Amino acid sequence: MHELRFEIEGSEAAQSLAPGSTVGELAERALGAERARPVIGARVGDRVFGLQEPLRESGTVRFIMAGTDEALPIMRHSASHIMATAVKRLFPEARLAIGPSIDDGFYYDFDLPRTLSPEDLATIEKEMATIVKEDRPFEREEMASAQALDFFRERGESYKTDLIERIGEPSVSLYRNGEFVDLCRGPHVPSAGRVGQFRLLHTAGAYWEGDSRNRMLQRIYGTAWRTREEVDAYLKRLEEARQRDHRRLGAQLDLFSVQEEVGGGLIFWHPKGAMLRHIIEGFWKEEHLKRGYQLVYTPHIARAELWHKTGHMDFYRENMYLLEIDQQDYVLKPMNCPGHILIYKAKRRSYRELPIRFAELGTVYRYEKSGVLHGMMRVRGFTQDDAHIFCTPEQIVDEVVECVRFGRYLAESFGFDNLQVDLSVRDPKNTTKYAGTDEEWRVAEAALAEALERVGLSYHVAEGEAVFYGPKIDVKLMDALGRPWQCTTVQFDFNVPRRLDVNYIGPDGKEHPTVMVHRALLGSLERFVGTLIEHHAGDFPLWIAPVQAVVLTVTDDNVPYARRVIERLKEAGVRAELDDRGEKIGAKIRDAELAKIPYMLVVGRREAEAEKVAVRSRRLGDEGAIPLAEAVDKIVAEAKARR
RNA sequence: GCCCAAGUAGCUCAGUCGGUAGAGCACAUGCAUGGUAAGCAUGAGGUCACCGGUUCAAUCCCGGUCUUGGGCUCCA
Repeated sequence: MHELRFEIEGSEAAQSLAPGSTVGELAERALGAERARPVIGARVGDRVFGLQEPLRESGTVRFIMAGTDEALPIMRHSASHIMATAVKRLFPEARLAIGPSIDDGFYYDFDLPRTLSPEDLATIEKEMATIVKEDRPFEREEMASAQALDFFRERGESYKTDLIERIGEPSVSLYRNGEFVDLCRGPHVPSAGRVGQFRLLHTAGAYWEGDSRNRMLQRIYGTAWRTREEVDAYLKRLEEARQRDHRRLGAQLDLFSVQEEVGGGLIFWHPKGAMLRHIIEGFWKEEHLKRGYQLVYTPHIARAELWHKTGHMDFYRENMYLLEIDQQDYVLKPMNCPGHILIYKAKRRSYRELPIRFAELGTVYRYEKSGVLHGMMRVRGFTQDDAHIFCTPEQIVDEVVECVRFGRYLAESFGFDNLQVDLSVRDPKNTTKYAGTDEEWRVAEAALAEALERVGLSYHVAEGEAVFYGPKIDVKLMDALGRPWQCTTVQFDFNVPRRLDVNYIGPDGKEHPTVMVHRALLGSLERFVGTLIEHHAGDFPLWIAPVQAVVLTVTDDNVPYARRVIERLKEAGVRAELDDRGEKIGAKIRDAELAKIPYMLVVGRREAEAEKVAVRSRRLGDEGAIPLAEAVDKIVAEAKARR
């Protein structure tokens, strides 16, 4: 048998080893026993191996050293095994499901005879510390699947036997640490003492295989890092994220509320939140008109017949609010597309008119299960910044390119420059569950990919993530806790235009099917504003701040002058408020800081006499007194620059 | 919808091992006119989520319901 050959990154000498040698052996050979000690695993090609794993193919090797970022997922995965070991010691009847590493930590799902309390977490954590101290090695073992099935069946681990059957390989790997054995692909740290520092966070319910028809398991979440300091820093980050949670800031800054007696998922926009929305909507409309969109409005309810035609009554019924009026069924609209199509179809359309771009800030209602509602991010009534572009097949790519550019421009205007872009395409293995022909899908998917290339955005192809009626581009923004929320979506729809018979008259005088691109750039105003609140931690850029400046009087004597200052600001289009309460200046400043108002203009006797204001900005603090006219110009200029 | 946890003043929270409750902030009134992150005093404000049960007595114990939060699934 041939020896395997390994190029080692950062080293001249290549190594030859017999097939089946482990990464650990390779490390010792390449680096010597001493320098190999901090090695935790290795990356060979695009796969990560643990030290215990045998190598079967030649390749270029990069060793993963303890203390590097690459070592973290391995440590976290081992931490989940150690947690499972502890749970098994405390609850021998526990059955194991799965326990992977995730961003920032790990979890493990258990089927337990009783529910876990927060005190149990402390006990489990203590037991984990003991296991770490025992510092026993993680040993890897390969077993024929048939034998592994017997092994786990004997132990009553029914989830593991399910997994082995689902994997369907002739053999599987097991990892052993002390008395604990688990079906596992690895990799793991060499021994339990090397998992680093961890902390169990909370428990949650989770269905086996994520399917609500299956049994509910108990999931324990934990976080794991290299050092105690990193764990503390992570916990602090969680706390900071909690502080900028849009629900908390929404109440603090008096932006919006959800009222129990009205129901969950329905947003009340308070004056300041409404101002924020008003500014966003104004900007949005202007930008759309600049780009050749036409604004439309469509009714909130429509006879159910329409929704039968579109297929929604069949495919979307459980998400729709149905009404009965005069013994006729009506639907509260869950989408704007049919309305826009009806406007399109109100007359014959010529190819000369295309593309037609209808845009609407359309409020829709969708029934969502109560458990998924979340502040403004996931609601039952929301306003989409919706548009439908009707065009010919030749125009698709240009239109999509413009949509993507436009979406990026809007996101950047509001201060988002880190976008996560997905191209969601059909599942190539199961093309039957999609509407439309193969040719349509090929053209549409290629058009979306080409558009992304042309715009120069890097993206991730998500196979099988397309909706049944067409492929789509999704752009996600992250919330305070790093959860992604879809905002921009650009999608093709093969279904509704065909069902509603949408067409145009071509140069040949014949009818041709019109292609429809559906897009929302901000997504929904609710979700977008929620994300915006968290992104800026409520500290909005001047141009969208609901209150841009507050005038603070030092004493009651300054009120008449302060009123004149306010007038001047308002004339210049600055959103300004007057704080003439009988409080000391320090208290007024504190309140304005807490309200996150960008500019505080302090007026006392000195300013009134010289027609000045003392500017204090949230960013820079006390900037000293300048002439009133100059201050107004400064604020206006900054707002105009959208900084 | 499902699993777990939590619901006490407008907000943030304490408390009662069963004898109908308290702080800070906010609010109101009065005093104070204070120059860059909290001036002082007084006052008002509660069906302790809701419905049952146990008990001489329930905010507290038990059961159910509703709501909220963390997850699972789904989506803008």
